[in-house]
Amino acid sequence: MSSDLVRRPQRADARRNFEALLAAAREAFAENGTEASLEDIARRAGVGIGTLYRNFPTRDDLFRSVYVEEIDQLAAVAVQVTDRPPWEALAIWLRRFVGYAATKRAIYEALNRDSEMFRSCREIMYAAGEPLFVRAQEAGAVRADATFDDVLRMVSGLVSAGYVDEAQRDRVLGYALDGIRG
Amino acid sequence: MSSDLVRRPQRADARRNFEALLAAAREAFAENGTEASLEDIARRAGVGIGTLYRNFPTRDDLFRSVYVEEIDQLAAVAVQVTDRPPWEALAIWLRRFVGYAATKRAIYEALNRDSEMFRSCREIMYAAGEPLFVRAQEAGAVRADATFDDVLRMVSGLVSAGYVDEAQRDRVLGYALDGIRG
DNA sequence: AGATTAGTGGAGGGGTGCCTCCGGTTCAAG
DNA sequence: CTTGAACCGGAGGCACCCCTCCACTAATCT
Repeated sequence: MSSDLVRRPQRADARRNFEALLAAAREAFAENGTEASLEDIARRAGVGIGTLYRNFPTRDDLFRSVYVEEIDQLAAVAVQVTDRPPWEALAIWLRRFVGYAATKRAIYEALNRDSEMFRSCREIMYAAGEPLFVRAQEAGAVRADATFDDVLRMVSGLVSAGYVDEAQRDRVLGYALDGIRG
Repeated sequence: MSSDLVRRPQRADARRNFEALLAAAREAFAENGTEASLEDIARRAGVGIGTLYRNFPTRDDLFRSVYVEEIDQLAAVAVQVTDRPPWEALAIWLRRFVGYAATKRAIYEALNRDSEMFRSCREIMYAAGEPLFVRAQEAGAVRADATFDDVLRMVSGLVSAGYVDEAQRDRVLGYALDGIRG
């Protein structure tokens, strides 16, 4: 499991700071996307900027630590739904995909930017979702001319748009999903 | 026509600079969204930052001058398609809407932010597109549970996502439009 | 050509962010 | 309790951006 990659420091105080930074970063990234100010993150965590840099030498290190977990959970969901009917399984996963996008902006950027970390996140997502998609498509539940990449980009675009309220977002997502049914 | 609101300076050199700034801004906004650096725009235009500020006291003034025209054209298209069948008219307009989003990021932001200018752009778009939508819906070509706002947000989200190529964007837009058919 | 002003541009003050470096602090092992 | 290693925090150098202000330049008028 990729979360193993998130190494925690040894000393008690160091560990505390590490966790605080992680929490602060989660917040900041959700609010401002990948571009959130590192100094702001350090401030939120009540920690010096130096401490941030020691734990996470690059912005990517920090981002990765924050999101690897959520992406992993997305992969876990994919496994859990395999016993559902093909279309339902895919729909559940896609809606979950949207749900995790409290990290919205970040995941949206992840699909489109190019970097070591983004690539690996993308790979995990694809590995998790594509089988569901293929199964649904083979069962005739998804139109034959669509690709998984199409669908993921479509959904990620929808997610990162702004809506009046949650209900509207759900409604719109519903239209789009109807559009890819076979 | 709102373009009348864009007053031009009188002196020949001033006029030249004004146009250069407009062109530079169009470029910069398309590349970096509404947040493009004003100093960069002045540089691109080969003009001092002071000149930029005299012509466009606020970022909004500049943005408005750049985009009002495109939005107006969108309104014009809405008029031109009124003699087509309801669904076709709407689809053409929506695809045109996407096309103008060379200004993508900007229009996307326009739907979601709040400011004097954004509001007025939004109003013009709604005034142009909503009648088409209502007509299509009354003709039964669009599902009854969708609103024009839903559709516009859906499309704008799709537009601002990243795609491998134009073909993919068109394909995805096609799925989404299928999803709102009645 | 000379006067008149509209128009110019960039220096400068204030702000924020990135990242490095290192003197000082604190944990925890003995 | 002592002490060395681990860890801390923020000052400081650099870069970029915003916006104002005003001495200067040159287009236009006569």
